[in-house]
Amino acid sequence: MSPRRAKALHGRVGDDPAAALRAHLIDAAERLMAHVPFSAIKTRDIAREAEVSDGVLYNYFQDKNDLILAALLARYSSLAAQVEAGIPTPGEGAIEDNLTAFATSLMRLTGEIVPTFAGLVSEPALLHRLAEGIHGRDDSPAHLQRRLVEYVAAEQRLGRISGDVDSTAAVALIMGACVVLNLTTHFGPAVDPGAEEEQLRRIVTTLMRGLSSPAR
Amino acid sequence: MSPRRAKALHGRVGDDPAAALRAHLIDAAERLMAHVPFSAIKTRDIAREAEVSDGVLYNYFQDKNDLILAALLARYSSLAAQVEAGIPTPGEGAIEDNLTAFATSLMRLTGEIVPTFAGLVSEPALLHRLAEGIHGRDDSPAHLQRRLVEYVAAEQRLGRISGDVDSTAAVALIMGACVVLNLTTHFGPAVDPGAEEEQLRRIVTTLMRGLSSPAR
Amino acid sequence: MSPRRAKALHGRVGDDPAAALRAHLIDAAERLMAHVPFSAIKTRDIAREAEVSDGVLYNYFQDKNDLILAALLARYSSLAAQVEAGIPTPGEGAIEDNLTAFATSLMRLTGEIVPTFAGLVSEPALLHRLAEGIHGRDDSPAHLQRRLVEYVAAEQRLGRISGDVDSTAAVALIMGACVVLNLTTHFGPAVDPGAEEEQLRRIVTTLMRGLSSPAR
Amino acid sequence: MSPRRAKALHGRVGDDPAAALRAHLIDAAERLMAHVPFSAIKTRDIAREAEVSDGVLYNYFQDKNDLILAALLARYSSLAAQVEAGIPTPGEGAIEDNLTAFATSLMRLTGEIVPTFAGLVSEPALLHRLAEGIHGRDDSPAHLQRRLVEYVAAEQRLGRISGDVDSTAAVALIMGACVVLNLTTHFGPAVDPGAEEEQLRRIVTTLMRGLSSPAR
DNA sequence: TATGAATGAGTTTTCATTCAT
DNA sequence: CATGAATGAAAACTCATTCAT
Repeated sequence: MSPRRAKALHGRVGDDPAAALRAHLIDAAERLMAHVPFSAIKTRDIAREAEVSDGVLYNYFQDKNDLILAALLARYSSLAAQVEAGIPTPGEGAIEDNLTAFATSLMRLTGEIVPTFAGLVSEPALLHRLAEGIHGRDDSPAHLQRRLVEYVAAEQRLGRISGDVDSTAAVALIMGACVVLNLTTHFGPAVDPGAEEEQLRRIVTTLMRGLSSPAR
Repeated sequence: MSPRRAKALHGRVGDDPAAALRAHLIDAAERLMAHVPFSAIKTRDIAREAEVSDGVLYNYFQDKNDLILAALLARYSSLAAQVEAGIPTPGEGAIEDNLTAFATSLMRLTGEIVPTFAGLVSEPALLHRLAEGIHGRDDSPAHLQRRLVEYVAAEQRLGRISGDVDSTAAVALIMGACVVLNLTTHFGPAVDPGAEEEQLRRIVTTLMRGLSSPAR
Repeated sequence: MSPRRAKALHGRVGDDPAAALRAHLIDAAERLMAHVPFSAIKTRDIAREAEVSDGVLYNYFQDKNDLILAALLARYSSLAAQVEAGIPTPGEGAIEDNLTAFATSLMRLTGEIVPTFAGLVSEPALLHRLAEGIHGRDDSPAHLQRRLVEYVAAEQRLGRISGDVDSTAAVALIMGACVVLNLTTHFGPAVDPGAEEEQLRRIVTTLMRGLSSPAR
Repeated sequence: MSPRRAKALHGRVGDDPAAALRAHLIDAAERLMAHVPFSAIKTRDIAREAEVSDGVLYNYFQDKNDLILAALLARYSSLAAQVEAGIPTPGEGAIEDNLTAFATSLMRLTGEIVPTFAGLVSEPALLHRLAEGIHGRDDSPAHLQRRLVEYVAAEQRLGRISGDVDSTAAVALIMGACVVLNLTTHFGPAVDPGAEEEQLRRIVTTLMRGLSSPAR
């Protein structure tokens, strides 16, 4: 007489049914996060979304925050993978096109990242645990940044980007522009996506040329 | 003849005691915002901080959100003034020094802006009212951005920045770098302030030179 | 240096300024009662209506209930006077007309009495004090009833109403019909006033004739 | 498999435990209404009376008013059934006895109806919803009144009540007398029940005979 | 171990009453 | 005494967490 399995798993069986339900709950929470900031998600919402009873949560997680944290990590992983996928391959395509494409992808992601993680500022404990959870992984923000820095450095070695450039600084400039553009869009009136990409292209072009007067 | 005055004002006298307590409450809320994101602030916390009873709030504001909004606006004003003060004067000093100084000031402010306003993503109604309250003022974000764009354009007219440069894009790059550096700092381990300024200087230098290989 | 007089009295002077303000407050409360059930009247409403400050109330009354009670009594007096005015004069006019006119007047008053006094059921203490306050006065309900009984008895002595009739019972029948008709009106859909009077006339006629089959 | 059941149900089992607790809460509210007018009943009182925690209410009702409304309807049903049971059968017994018995029963009920429903005058929204809830049911006040009118009409057809009589008016007279007698009793000093019935008999007798002087 | 109803601490808001001026 | 702002005790409602079944 084995213990009952949650109906919601719909027969999905694995080596570890417990782990399966755990993952199922994380999935449900993650799905909700795409549309609602986590502070507005109720435990009951998660249970409903998972087609599971209110109480199960506490068989697999310490408390609500524990589940939220796991879902936040999962969401982070998914988004980080998409960011990583956007990193260009050195030597291929035009630099400006590469950076614009990357920036466009990053910008789209920012639109999902901000609503999902903004609420963390009101939960320092959760923020800390999330940071700890991400730290040292091969998709940590630091790691992603490093990957992009490597791309720039590689292009420098190929002579396609000036050797004088501080690659770390260059990366900060690119990423920052995306964030600011996104915030502007979020805060101000709606903008059509085409215009966004155009703006990004102009930003990248500006970055490529530099501000210095040639006459200097 | 006059009704009693709140003890918490400690005898501070003004022409309008009502306005004084109103301001006192906004101050208290603002003070709490520096440490706790507004969504975590309870009406009772504000009353305690203001050394005033639970009910006073409702003598001066429609409801909690009204007070929060007022405090948010006050906080915004104070921060916007500091941003504006950091905008350089065209023609004076070295461009790189000017931009680095501005970026440093902006970065410090971002550290206060983010925790204060991040919670707004989960309160669209409040965000909307705040945006309305700020819109059209002479310290709106759009206005500040325009002021900085004008600075860049003025330097272009003086020949100190290349005339080819898209000034709007340049501004986005500068502001974005601050935000990203700030987030990195916030999310990752603590960094000493000196290192921060150094990083900003390198970012500005990078922006000045541009990424393009001169040999291209 | 005599104590200040409330502005709201507008120079109305009497032998006893204190009594004047007391009466002024009662007036204000009474005015509000005409439109709002007393349980929904706030002390501040009364003060506003009286153009007087919130606190004065407590210089003339024990508490809110004390003032409400006084206003309730005043309102009762006013309504009782109107009821009394409707009592017919024996020997004049047709009996049916007299009773119909009285019933019509009483019914109109019921429309004011019910909203004003209904709330008393949730305040047994207040109800008790009101009853005590009215008891023994020459406009108590019992007294009014007696006055009407006397009218019926007088008509009996004049031979215009059957001597067999129990005058007390007759009065209960007349008054009751008004109340029921009023409740029906209150609870059900709106009825035009003309129809009301017509119904009252039919009720009175029925009462005059009696239900008994003449063949009895 | 099943969740726990409220202790307060004391093991009472039914097909639908949810419906059982819902009814249990309505019962508790109804019980309180017998002693306290609903506007003075707090959600906590109901929870205490039901031996249940503060929050359960919201598992079965939208809000407090929803529960109050359900209890009011339940109370109404119970009272209406008693009124209906008191309606005499045409042709049986003496008319006067029938009407006196009915009036006695109605009077006892009025003593419960008034305290329960009087508070509705200060809650028009609740009154409206209650009226809607009762409207069209086969125990609505209008229906009950019609039933009594039919009784009178039936007796008229049997020749036991004068054919000239307006049956609707007659019913208003009977019901009204009960209400007035009840109010008198409520407002004035306590009266012994025997005296009440005696008064009712005299009222009915008066109504039967009519007021008109036979000599007219 | 899943269920989902019960629990009850915590939050905003109202308003009679007090009291410094 | 009048003033009218300050006070703080309720009261309705939410929702993470528990626990009998």
